[in-house]
Amino acid sequence: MNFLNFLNSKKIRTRLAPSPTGPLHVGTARTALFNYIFARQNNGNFILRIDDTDKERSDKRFEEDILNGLKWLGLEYDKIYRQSEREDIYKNYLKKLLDKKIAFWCYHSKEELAAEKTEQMNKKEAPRHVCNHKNIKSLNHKNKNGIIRLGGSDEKIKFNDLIRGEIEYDASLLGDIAIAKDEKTPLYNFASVIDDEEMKISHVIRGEDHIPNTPKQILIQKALKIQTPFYAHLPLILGPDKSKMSKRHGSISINEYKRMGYLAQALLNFIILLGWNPGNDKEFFEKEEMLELFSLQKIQKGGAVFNIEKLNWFNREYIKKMSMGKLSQHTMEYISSEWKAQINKDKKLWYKILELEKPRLNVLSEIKERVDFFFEKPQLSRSLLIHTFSNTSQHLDKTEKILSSIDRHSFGAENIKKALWDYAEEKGRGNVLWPFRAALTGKAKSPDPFSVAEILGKKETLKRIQHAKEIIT
RNA sequence: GGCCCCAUCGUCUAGUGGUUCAGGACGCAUGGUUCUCAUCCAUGUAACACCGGUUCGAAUCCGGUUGGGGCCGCCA
Repeated sequence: MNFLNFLNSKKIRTRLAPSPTGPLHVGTARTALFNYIFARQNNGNFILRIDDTDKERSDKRFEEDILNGLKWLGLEYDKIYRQSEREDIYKNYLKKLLDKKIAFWCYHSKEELAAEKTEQMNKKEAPRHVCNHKNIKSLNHKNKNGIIRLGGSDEKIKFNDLIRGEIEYDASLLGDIAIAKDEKTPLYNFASVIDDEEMKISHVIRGEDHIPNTPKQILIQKALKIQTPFYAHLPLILGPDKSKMSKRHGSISINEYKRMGYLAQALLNFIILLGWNPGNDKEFFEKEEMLELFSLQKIQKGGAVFNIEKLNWFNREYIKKMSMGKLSQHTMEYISSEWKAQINKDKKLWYKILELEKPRLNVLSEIKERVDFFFEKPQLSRSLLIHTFSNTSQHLDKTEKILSSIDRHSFGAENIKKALWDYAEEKGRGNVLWPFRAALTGKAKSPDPFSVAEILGKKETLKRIQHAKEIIT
């Protein structure tokens, strides 16, 4: 082995192996993140492998969803493979095993297998299939309905998990494991082992739910005489009831979060902290900092509950940190073309509005319902305008008079406030300011009336106050 | 049922035998800042599952109990 080969054999390669049977979910996204970071940190490669051996359930649309999601999150992979395009490779390995009689055809029906399992469980035994077809000589299996299994073993399988330490399984409890439906159709564990070998994967970083697959895969590796990679099994992301996060928790796809107006960086930041921390109080991480600080050793062993409140907090914080240019560009995606037309007439309008709304947004999509009153006449109601105060119409009258006296060109928030303040102090701030604000926005919650009035302009502000007066009388 | 994994505030977690009657963050509560909401600030709330051992000393090490989770497919 020359030096270059030696180096190459030590090269770090990780992979994400989603099956395109559903959209990209948070769990998969986090696995992707950890694999991505680990590879990048070590100058290695991050490979995307689409595990689409199940033709029935795989769907190109899901593959696209996964690709789009990863792209949005900024987790670029170095290479992509599809298992559906690698049948010949699996076939070769399978033939080798079959020829050596390490693997064999099993003709038991699903019903027989199910009955066997039930019986074993009733007898409090480990459910497994030890097949008595191992030595059947029939070569005409083509006209029978069989699958290919790997002859079992009774050794103890040990492996060293990078996160959990040594894990031991009794292989005899596994039985003869199914490795392929037929020569052309490998099953998950088999295809996975071969690809990890062929793609020279050095570290398999995946969810804890794969721990029970690991001894099976090691058995296959032994049969094939190929090397076992390093394994690191990540704790699961849990729903509020502490069970594995799934659709029933309302778990939505990454692209759905995108649509709702979560920021990729906020999501990544939240997700990386689910089961990992840098060992100190730091919570905000730019991507570069993630690459710098992440380590497998600091990964937690227990599962982590997905807490949407904290995600929202991260998102709020990242929105606050966002540049106005970016915020403007991203929020534009959520508003109607009529509004956009108005913004095009007055380029500064959207920036002014955003300046006010920036600290209020949880997710970008909220922008629409928050700022409608800048573009459309608000729906006013007596009860909203009057709130708990009396003399509302006099206050509105006076407010109107004071505002009228301000010059159109100096109709700015500061001036408006200055002009109105003494009166508001005298009558009670709330008494004067609440109806003023409600008249402009039609909302119980909104930014302050001075800033809103400035953006609306003198003419529109007075119009709305007049309208409010009509409604109370 | 079998096997495997796990166990600090409601949630995410710091903590690797003593400096911790356990620190941070989210959430929640209270108060403050020019009406409301949000921001911002201050304060508060709340946890080492249990029982044994080891040790001068245990959240930290060991054993057990309990609890939770994962897997047990001709899915991945």
